[in-house]
Amino acid sequence: MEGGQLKSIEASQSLAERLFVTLRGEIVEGQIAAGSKISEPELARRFNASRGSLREALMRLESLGLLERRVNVGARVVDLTERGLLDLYEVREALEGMACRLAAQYHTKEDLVELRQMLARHEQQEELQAGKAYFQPEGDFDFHFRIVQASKNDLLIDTLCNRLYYRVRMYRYQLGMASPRAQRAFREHGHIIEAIEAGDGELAELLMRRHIRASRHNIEKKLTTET
Amino acid sequence: MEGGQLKSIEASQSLAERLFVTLRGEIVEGQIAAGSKISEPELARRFNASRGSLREALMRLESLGLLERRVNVGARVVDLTERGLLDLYEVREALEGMACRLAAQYHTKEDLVELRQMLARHEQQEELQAGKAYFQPEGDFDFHFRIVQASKNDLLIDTLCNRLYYRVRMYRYQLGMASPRAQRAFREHGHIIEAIEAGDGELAELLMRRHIRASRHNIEKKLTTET
DNA sequence: TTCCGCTGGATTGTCAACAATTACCCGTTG
DNA sequence: CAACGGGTAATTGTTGACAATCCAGCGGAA
Repeated sequence: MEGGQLKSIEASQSLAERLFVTLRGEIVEGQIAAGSKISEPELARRFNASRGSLREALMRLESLGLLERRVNVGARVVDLTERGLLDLYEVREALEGMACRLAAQYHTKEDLVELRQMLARHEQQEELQAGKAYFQPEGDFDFHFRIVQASKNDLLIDTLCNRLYYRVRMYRYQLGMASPRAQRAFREHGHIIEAIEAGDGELAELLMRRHIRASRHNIEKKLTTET
Repeated sequence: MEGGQLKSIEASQSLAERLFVTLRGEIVEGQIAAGSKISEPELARRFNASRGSLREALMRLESLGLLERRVNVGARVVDLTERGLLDLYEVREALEGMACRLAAQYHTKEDLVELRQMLARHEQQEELQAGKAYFQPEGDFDFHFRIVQASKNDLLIDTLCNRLYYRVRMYRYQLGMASPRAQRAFREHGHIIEAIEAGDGELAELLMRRHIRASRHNIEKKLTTET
């Protein structure tokens, strides 16, 4: 139980905020195991913080869906279930599909420039790594992230980028869904950007939904063969 | 500034939870004005609670998207903007469309029974009121609520029923979008249920998305003519 | 042996006081 | 007269202590 390291988070903001960011990272990356119980006194001692500040961080984590709290019982890290992962993909299909439709309509020139630059970077990276690890790094996140930003719908952006994506990352880190769909996913990204550039919202939505559904089916297959 | 009434909320649970529910109601119904600043000491005095418990309630309200908090400045009730309302409808179109698709696939017999009973009740109500006020009461909420429940996707259910719907209700209460689409909306509800019963997820999604988009266009028109 | 109730320990919920930051008011100055 | 700066008051962030609740282990009775 080593001492907490929350110095490098940027010293500004409030203590509760820093605790929140630190704990979020540890939960996403599995340093705090999924399904494990959270002890408020223990964590408070570890970070040299009071229980009050820690509780504030815990409540934010609960609202992110990374913790479950029951009154007079305490908080537990959510556990990762096959069903939860598939549920997540269904919601993403709906929301990111809509994000694409809106992005095709409302994107700015800067959005397109950044999307194309990103795609170019990913292409280099892919050639280097021979289509092996496109999905693991944050590359895939970058793509989906940027698309959502281009939708210009603040509620959609908040829901996906500040809420669901942490859960997505948690599943990826811990269940480690390294996809064999690397090159294919890359090409699909390109087609989605083209549709957005052409202003064809209907096509952009369709392509994104297929893209996500393909990932989902891939995972489904993996899970059924493994178990 | 009358004394707080949080006695009738069910005395169980925790104090912070009761404060949360009470304040949520007052914000949704506009008794606490949209855009107004929240004073922690004042509210704490009003409910005879400590600031700590109140702050917990405020943070839950923030995670619901009903409050905005800035560090060392305080909390404000979100203000209702035309853009925010339209954003909300776009997200609902995506999510409830998916909910219908899933409901068509995973609904139970009990789901269908309840949906049909509800539709029957709404029909009576509509005949009584001569198609005037189908939308105002919670009737429309009941419908959308039950559909989402039938999707069996816990993340989707939580996102819509525990997060977005309070914002929807806030807009309805305060901007008072009494719809002239009463009978038409009612018929659309019927068609959606039929599609779900037939197990046609694609059609159910399509119909729900049209249904919500029609509401959205209706509001858009109203807003442009009024201003 | 198995089930039930009880007691001790620990954990969570709640509170009131302290420290740090911000907002407001007012006098000064260009 | 308007803009800037200092000082005070109020608000927020944080802490440690108190009260209520839950959990584990033990002992007794059927």
